[in-house]
Amino acid sequence: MKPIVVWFRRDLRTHDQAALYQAAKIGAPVIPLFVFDSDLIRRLPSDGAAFDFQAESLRELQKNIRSLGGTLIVRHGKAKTVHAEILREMSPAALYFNRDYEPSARTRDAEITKLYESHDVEVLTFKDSVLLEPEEVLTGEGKPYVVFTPYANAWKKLSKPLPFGNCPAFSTPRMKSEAILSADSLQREVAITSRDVFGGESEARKRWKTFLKNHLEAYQSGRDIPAVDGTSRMSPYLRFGCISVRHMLNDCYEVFARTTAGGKIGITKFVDELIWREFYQAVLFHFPQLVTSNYRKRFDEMPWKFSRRTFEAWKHGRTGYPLVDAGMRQLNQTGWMHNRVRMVVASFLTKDLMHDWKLGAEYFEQKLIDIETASNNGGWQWSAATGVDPKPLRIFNPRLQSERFDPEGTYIRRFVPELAQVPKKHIHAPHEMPLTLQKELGCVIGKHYPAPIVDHAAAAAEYKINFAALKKAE
DNA sequence: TTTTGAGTTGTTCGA
DNA sequence: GTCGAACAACTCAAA
Repeated sequence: MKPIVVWFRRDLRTHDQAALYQAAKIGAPVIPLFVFDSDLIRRLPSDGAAFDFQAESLRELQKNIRSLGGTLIVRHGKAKTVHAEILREMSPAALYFNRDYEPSARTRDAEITKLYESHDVEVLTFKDSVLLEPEEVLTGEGKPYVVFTPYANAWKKLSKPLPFGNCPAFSTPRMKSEAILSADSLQREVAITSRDVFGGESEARKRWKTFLKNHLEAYQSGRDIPAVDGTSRMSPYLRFGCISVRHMLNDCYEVFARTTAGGKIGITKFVDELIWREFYQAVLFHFPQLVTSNYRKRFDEMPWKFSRRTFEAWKHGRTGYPLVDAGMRQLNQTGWMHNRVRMVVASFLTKDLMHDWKLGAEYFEQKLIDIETASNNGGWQWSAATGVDPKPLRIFNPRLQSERFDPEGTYIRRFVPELAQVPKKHIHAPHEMPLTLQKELGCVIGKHYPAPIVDHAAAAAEYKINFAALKKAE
């Protein structure tokens, strides 16, 4: 029997993996293929945490495929070149892969599909990374939703998670392949120093079980406090497909059926987050130009500022606003940032510093371990008010956010050690400490910790004026 | 076609 | 310090 090529991309698991399951079920030999795409290396830089996370996930995938009887084939190069080699060497019966809705991925997939079809090889694609695809959730008029709530309502009516279950065993034909997943070939110097989330299917399941047991039902209140481990931290696993979203939703519905009213609220809130993920994927699918442009055209005329000094201060957590600085340092050190703080730093960059959201989105692309273009873009456009949410002018007050969501300053002290000794009273605005206290604590503002680089009230007022001018210009 | 109700995550003010 | 109301705001989706 001719083999079936299963092309792995962002579905690095063997459990409940649509394309792999369907191929293995047939009983033909399977070539599980992963390509380190040289065109994508730029987008997933090899000195970033996401790249390491992917490598860890691949290592486990290799192990799990072996236990099913097969061998993971890993190759380097342009996707098209690698697939042309596979076609030549193995003359496969078919190519199977799971659909990816990101604009650049769709372009690539169309090209590869054409290549196989030009060799008369069948190409089958599957729904796998979402419960409902962009074209499955549309308004009464058949148009894409651009507001979350009606989208979520429609989604909830349509959705039914149906996992495939365990993958049947299969074999992989002998072929020449580079043995590249040896530990040392992936050992590199990385900037991220204290990552605490590691790739792979078993890690994903472990973390999910812990969240399910300890945090899901309290999600409503726990998720907003950055000092507390109340969020699921499943985003990188979803990004690389170390866990199936069908599987997660099934578990949620199961717990929902037997929990208290309060628990039900937490679960609903968490399921909403999974819907947000699919909403933003759908938005980007229908409006691919959003990767580089504003959804609200009005903002094309926004007089964004740029200052290297200011932007560097934001990037490295030296703005003089403790919660902003803590967030940016968490990102730089761990490759992850709490969602509440992502909103705070994004609002700060776009409203207080008046910098274009694209600069912030780009920096997140470099640093985040869970980087997902659709969610990142959606989040930044939401923060900048340029996106699909119709409510404009949501200016976060960084000090108020700090007082509200990190009242004791626990999170701030964890990531901004120079403020570790600052008492609760001053932790949200250390520049207001009397000079004698600053000296006593060894935390002199302007010396050990920066004074605020911008006045929030003045910046907010300026932003409002600019926004009003945009409206008038129309 | 027009109208109506509602919108992830806010902030400020004054009691 | 806490709380509710006012603020400012305009687009979208469905009736």
